Amino acid sequence: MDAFRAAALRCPLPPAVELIGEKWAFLILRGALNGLQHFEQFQSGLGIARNILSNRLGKLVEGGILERRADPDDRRKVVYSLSAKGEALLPVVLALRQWGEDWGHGKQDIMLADQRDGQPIQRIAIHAQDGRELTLRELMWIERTTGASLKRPASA
Amino acid sequence: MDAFRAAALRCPLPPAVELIGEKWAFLILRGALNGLQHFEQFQSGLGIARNILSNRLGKLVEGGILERRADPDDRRKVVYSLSAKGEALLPVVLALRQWGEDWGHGKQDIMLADQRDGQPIQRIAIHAQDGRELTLRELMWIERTTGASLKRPASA
DNA sequence: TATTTACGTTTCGAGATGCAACCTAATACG
DNA sequence: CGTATTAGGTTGCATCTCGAAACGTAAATA
Repeated sequence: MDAFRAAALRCPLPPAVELIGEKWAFLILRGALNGLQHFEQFQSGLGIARNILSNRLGKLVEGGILERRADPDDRRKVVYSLSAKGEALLPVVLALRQWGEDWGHGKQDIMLADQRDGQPIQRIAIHAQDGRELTLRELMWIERTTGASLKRPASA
Repeated sequence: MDAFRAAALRCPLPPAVELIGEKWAFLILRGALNGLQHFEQFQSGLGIARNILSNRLGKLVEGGILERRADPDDRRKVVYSLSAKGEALLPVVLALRQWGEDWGHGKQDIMLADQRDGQPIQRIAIHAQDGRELTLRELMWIERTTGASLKRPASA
């Protein structure tokens, strides 16, 4: 009756956390999402130590989140840009940012909007198929193949 | 023309990352979302060192993410439970889990579903007001108060 | 009373981190 | 051309954090 919990804990989070679940990786990622591209930009923008930045950028490249190429216009420069895998982390970063705003870590005077009409984006949330917003207590685990119900989370 | 970037980088992420942007904090959080409550459960479930676990639980409590009370049934035991602030991190954890599944860190054989009808939840994504799913390149920054457009992210 | 259980704390060695200085190649300046 | 500057690192060193195992303490159990 507790095998579900073992399965829930054996989820794909640990490898993901290994890559980006870390102070600097997260902030580097945010920088990249905001258009930072060069070593010096990250260094001065984030105030990270140079050796650590070098190390982290290397790991993010190795992990397929950033891509590293020489700048064709200035061959001293290196361009770090997000891969598709890196861009796919946008919801994670935005969800955390939203949480930070919600819980008093500082509301910002700028927000993200749809380029098409300039309207702010929707809040990030858990949605049911019918569009209802779901909380933790309205969720349950099911088996992917059979759809068999297992147990609901956070229930002792 | 680059003040927007300074603003984007001065967002509420750093304090949030300070609290949960760290290997163990994230995994402890996942454990709590899956119903873990006691010290020994976290310790054996996550394989974390006892001193570090003690330290992290303390910080999460201090940060208002977990609440710590004595177990009324057994006063040796301590119950760590999620506060509202902690539960609000569910979208972050799920978004990261989803990313891990998408990018080859291991598809899981269980998934979250709506308790009401047993249907799997929707993917977590960035949505425009009209419901369209948005990518990084379809986004722009606007000023919260005026709605004035600033610049789009990740555009050099 | 003696033992076990739950939740830590302490100690200690190994690895990560921050800071400052140094290095190398490519541009820019005179 | 020769010198200075810039970009992207690397190296050394002190500090901090981590994991593993032993120890401490209060509450439950026998």
